[in-house]
Amino acid sequence: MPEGPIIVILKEEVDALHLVGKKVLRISGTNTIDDDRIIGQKVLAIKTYGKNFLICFEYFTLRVHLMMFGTYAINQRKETKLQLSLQFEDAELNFYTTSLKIIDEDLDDVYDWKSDIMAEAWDPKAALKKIQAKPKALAADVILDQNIFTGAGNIIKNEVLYRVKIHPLSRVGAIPVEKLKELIKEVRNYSFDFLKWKKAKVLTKNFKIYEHKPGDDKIKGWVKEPLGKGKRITYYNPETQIKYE
DNA sequence: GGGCTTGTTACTGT
DNA sequence: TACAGTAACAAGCC
Repeated sequence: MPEGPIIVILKEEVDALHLVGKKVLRISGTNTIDDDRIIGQKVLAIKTYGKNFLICFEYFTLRVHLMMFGTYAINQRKETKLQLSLQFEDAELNFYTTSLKIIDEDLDDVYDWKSDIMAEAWDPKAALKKIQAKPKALAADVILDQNIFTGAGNIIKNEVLYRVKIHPLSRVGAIPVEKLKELIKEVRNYSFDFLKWKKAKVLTKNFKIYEHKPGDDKIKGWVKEPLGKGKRITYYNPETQIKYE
């Protein structure tokens, strides 16, 4: 269930519980993290970094990553195997199928907030620099690169490339700088559309190319292919998306 | 029931 | 040694 905007929604829901200053009273679940370190700790802040959900305590941070199939439930439980339950005096946070990690370092030393597509600190100039440093990379791979666009995922990749009319197999070094800037801007723009639409439960309705299906012939000549490093499914329209190479 | 998928990491081999 | 490529892992939907 991830991609940056969804983690922002998770944070908003957790913020509504006003956990800052509250202590973790109990922990349960199948996780292998050290319960004793967390029990009794006071929450200092709730943050997000791309697809990472962060619960900050005094001496460390608990990082929750939902990976591909992770889910959560607030003040209720699901049928499936409970991985981590953090219980507070009057609230409960439950996570399923996540990747958990304790971060001992200062977050500012570990994360570059400027690369988080959802963050206030987002800096398009930094993204441009990083892209220009790897001219041979493909447009499809660059958007998924978490060091450049922290929080972008496969949906964002497909929709953004379609919007800016760039072929996924374009070499970024061949894309004119102004066009690259447009791409970078649109990653941010679309992510906020994603956030808005997800909240209104109309995200999938607004997919322009992602999950395009046969018979759904609004886009003539569209294709679906596994492309790029991770061979992630890519939907695109070779007739309108220009291949820079 | 097999084949997919909003993701990442640890291996492998060149 | 660095890198690209692959396997592995997870759960739920069709």
